[in-house]
Amino acid sequence: MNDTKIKTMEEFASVSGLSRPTVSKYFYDPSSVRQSTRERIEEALERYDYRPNIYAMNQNRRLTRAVGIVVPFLADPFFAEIARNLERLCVASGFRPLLFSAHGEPELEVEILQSLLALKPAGTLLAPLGRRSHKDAIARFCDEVPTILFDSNIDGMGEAFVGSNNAQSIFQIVNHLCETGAPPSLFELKTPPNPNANKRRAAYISAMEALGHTPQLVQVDGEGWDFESIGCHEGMAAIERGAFATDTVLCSNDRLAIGLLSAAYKLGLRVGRGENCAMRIAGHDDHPFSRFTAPALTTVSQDYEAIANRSLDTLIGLIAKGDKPAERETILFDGHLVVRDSA
Amino acid sequence: MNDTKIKTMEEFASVSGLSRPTVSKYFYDPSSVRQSTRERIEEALERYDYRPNIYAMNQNRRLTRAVGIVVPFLADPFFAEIARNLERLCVASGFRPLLFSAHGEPELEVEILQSLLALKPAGTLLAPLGRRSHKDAIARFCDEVPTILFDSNIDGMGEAFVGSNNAQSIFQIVNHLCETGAPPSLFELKTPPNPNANKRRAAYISAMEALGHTPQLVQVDGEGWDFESIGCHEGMAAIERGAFATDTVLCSNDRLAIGLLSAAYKLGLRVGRGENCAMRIAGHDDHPFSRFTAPALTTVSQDYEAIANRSLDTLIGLIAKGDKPAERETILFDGHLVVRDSA
DNA sequence: GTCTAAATTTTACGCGCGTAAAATTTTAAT
DNA sequence: ATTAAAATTTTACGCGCGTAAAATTTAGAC
Repeated sequence: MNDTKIKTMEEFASVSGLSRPTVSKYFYDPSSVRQSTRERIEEALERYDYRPNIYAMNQNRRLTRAVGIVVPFLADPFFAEIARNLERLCVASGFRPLLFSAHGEPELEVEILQSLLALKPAGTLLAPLGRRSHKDAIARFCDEVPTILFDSNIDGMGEAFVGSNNAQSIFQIVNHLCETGAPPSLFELKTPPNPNANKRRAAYISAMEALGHTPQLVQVDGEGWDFESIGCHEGMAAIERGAFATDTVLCSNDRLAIGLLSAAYKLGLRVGRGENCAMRIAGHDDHPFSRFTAPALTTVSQDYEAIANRSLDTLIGLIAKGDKPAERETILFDGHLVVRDSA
Repeated sequence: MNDTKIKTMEEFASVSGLSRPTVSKYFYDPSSVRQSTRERIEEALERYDYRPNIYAMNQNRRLTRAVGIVVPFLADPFFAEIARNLERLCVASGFRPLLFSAHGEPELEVEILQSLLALKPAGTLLAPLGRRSHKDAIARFCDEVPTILFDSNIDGMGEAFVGSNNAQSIFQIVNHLCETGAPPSLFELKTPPNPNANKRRAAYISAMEALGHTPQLVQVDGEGWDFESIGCHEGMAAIERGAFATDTVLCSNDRLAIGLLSAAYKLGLRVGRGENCAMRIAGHDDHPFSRFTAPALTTVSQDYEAIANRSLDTLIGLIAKGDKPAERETILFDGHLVVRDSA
């Protein structure tokens, strides 16, 4: 490899013996230039390892190949994992993913969308914060950029929503718990940040009623995304004051369940299905760490891969068509029961 | 707020009754324009909520205020947490953080550095993958952009390294374990991706020798970043074949420990310091989830905050001075023992 | 070999903004 | 009021690249 540094497309075109626009065409679509030209460019590429400046590219392109990915809280392994999947799929489809996390802060979410606008992404996959999101800012963004919402729905925003079928998944786990022991209480936050929690509560109530049981909600205080901590502290308090009607608790998500598991351990309560167990604890999501808790957490998996795949596919379809679809689609994937040792 | 959309600085300058360069000056430093001018701009800002295109800004600025943050694996809550801290600090210091994860893939790491180059960041905070990093690509990047390495050191690269004092922290935990029970074996990967593991092994060996014990290494196979899974499977096998010389195991990091904890539970071995416990397990890092394992994990904390603070401070100092420092600094922070229930 | 149509490349200008140097305005002192 | 110095604004050009329209080359038919 030659050591003279090529910094601009102009320079690169010059050492390739071509004009810059020809080289530009090549980078947008290598098959759009003559075969002999292509070979010359690729030969030069070997020698100089030049790469175009993507931000300058996006500046003036009709259709960029950048895709924004915005998640509410990246320190949550669930979102880290789904983001990783989305990034991988984007690259595989020839797009360039740009990942952002709102870190649980609505203002940062707005900030991110603003700066994303400057990048002129071909489209965006957005998992909004939820209840605390600045709806108008999101609406304005969706106006400018083809956007698919995932994980957390906000009515009417974006071209489509892809998420989990909470009604189905909650019924699965409630049914499992009822069949194998006492009917569960639902352990959740009083004011959950994420709208899925509300869907899950509703689903829990109707599942319990359908199965002939009385729903028991145990709602605790807590703000933010520190679910394990809330689950542990508030869960311990709830256990101690006898807030759970039976020995079985369904947590609104796995992170709360991990916290509750920790509380139960500290209280000397053995968790599991066995004879000598004092409690059964189940979660929802099949969080990456749930299989490594002690005992391993019984939960309902969200179909990460399907959600990631479908979100991106829908977005790519949208980008290809070029115009907004007639109506907003809502795509929900069923979860499936993951029976481990905790319930 | 007026509803006519202002998209460019030209338009915004026009509605403010000023020239674009004046507005440009304002956005770089609001105090650099006359007070009356500033008021006019800020008034117009209220009415139109225009925001400059950051990527176009970075295109031609001498000194941008963008700071790259590159971590090896964002789905690891340790890095997610440190990245979150760094982002927060950047914003507080008036910089704009740009976060990237290599997702454990050396090629992606190179890719990220390449595209970061296009952004012309004022500086970069880089936690490299380690052993599998493409050293030459990183060296080339550090040539162009003021870079601070953190977490994982690669000799001679970047202007400075900020990390943990593994020798000190490992001695702390080894000493604690020896004082309170049997001397520990070290549970680790045969070929760890991260150079810290090597430092920790060396530190373990000399700590054990200093305390008059014979080091016992239990090295297992496993590639990638799926530490809990490796810890669980390989840990179970190791326990079953009696690989651990005593009842006490020090894991090279908390994620391995979480896996080993899970293996012990599955084998029906009670973990902890009590009389009726079969094993003691300790980790290293004070991973965000370690306080919620059952039992809660005894570990040595890395000083996240100090590392984040110092990394950014050093970088900002570097940026302010404008030139490369005479010599590469290595800054190590002591860890401190976090005694919980597992050991 | 000539000519036309198709494919490809080049010319010329634009994207949204930064910045040096020139032009203007303001300030302060007389 | 006058004037020089200081502060501010404007002019003019550049950053790295995209893209329509014009110019050129190539392919195919005769």
